Amino acid sequence: MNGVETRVPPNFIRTIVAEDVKNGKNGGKVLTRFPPEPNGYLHIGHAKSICLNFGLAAEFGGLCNFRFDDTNPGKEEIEYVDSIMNDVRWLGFDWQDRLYHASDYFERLYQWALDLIKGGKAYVDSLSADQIREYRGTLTEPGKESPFRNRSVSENLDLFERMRAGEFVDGEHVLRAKIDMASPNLNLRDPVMYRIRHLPHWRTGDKWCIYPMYDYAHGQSDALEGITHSICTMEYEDHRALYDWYLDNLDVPSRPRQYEFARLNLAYTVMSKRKLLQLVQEGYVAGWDDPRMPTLAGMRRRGYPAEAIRNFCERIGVGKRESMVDYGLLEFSVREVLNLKALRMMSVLRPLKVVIENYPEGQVDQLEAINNPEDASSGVRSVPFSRVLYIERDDFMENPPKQFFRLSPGREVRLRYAYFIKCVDVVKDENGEVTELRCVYDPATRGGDSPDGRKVKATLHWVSAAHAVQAEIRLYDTLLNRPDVSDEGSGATFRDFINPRSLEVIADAKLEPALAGAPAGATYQFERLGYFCVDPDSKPEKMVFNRTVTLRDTWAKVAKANEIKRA
RNA sequence: UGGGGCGUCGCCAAGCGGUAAGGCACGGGUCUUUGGAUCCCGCACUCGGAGGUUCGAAUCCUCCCGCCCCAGCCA
Repeated sequence: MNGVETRVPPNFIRTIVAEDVKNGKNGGKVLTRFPPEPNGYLHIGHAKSICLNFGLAAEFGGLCNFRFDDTNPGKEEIEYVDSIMNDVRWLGFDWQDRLYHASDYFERLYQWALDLIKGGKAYVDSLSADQIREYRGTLTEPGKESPFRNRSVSENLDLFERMRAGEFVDGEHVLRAKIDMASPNLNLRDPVMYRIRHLPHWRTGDKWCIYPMYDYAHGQSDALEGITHSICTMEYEDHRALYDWYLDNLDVPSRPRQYEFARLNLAYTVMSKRKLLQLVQEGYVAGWDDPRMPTLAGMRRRGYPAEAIRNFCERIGVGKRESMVDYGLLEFSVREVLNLKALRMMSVLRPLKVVIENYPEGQVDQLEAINNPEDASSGVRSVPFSRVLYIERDDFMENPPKQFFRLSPGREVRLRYAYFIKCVDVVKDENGEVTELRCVYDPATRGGDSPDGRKVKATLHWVSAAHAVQAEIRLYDTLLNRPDVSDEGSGATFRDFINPRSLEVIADAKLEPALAGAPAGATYQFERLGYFCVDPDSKPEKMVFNRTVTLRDTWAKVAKANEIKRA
């Protein structure tokens, strides 16, 4: 175990935890938690938090709890509960038997509220929501105290008990902490602890009609579980004083500390649950698991391996500054793991018919192809070759520019694992569109090498027409057409920047026969094109693939540069 | 303009008084039956700016500039 460094890059939170462990704080123990509210699907930003919390625990011999922060029944749904647990497991983390809920603590929280009331540190306020807002003051002016602020302990106790008993309608009263209406930190201007909500809760049913606010529930939940490091995002920084106030004024069993880090922003997409919900509800995408979504469900369906997402989260680091991460880094992480694991196959997305004139009609050759050059243990397969084939339309140009190495009239190229072929004629339709290529092959080059040492500059993928499997292929582009949509401004919303071409469907691609019947989720590299996976919509009689990510394409760069030069 | 944060390469990000890690991207080369992968090489005399302290400053001090968050009975 020496020398082989667990390559976790340093970050300020890790430094704090390491220091605490070294100093024997919390008995040298580390207990973190991942506390989602079940009000939407998890996205790649949550993955950053999950990796941080579970990763820290693992690194320092501690544990990470899973806790649903279910304090607001109006927004929470079972569908989200299920998807969240499923996604965390898929990402590769295990909370064993440590599944908790803020709602597990409702009774305890209620008793603590009673303690605060008895200590004169909380009161029932009967101002309306609007009035409370007015009384709160502004960023630059102090607030005013509510006329109900000095109710007696017994009156507060009576009112609060009746709030719980259901004697009041929603909004009639709230319980507030009595702190400081003039605090420069607005969170301390008598924050609401409980509100009345006559709504069934997915776990507690009709038992409660008052629900604790996040601020009142979170720290105590942490304390109850013995959390040592409570890690959240930067927008909670101003809440830390309140987090501490509750813990300091209540008889809690442990003393957790809150630390904040910057949330992830990824270029060309959005991360807020509100916006993701809009994309789903307004039909811009097919659902939370649409492969274009930055949700874990979407990325999984897209074919992104969990390992790639974990690696990505490690690469981006953890800091306090607001940042915008290149989408390219995620794609790099995806290719990196797929390159090692994905079996190679040949598929033609945009078929161009090729007839090998000197290849006997009806003859079929079985050629040996390597399944994965990165992994010798994955072996070989055979691929049928015959007189009529398909190649990629992009692999032929009648009048090729200098740097184009692929097929063109009179030029010889290699068909991967098969033969050298030379284009001898081009067949066009009445519109001048190329419909077919007539070629000849060199039987001596079987397998792809010429015994006379002849070289070709390009190797093309191909599929035998008679053996091809038809498939629908879904190609994806970025959800948004600009990297950063946060500055919406001047009346625009992120909807105005939704990429109308984020999905392209190819109805009749031609796949090599080995792909027939591949199960949903199976991932392949289609040689020279990219990584593709079988979509859950796929059926044996009508296969559907998603393009996970393209291969790095230096030719595309050259072609684009030429285009710019020409324009 | 009250309070809380943050400013190091195109994008992330180490660094914490001893003379700018790393990754992605990018450029060049090697190799190649994927214009993939691999492997080499290059890529911040400078850390938002200006002063100051010091033998020595991205790191300490002062002032200035810029960006983000907070006025839910959301989390």
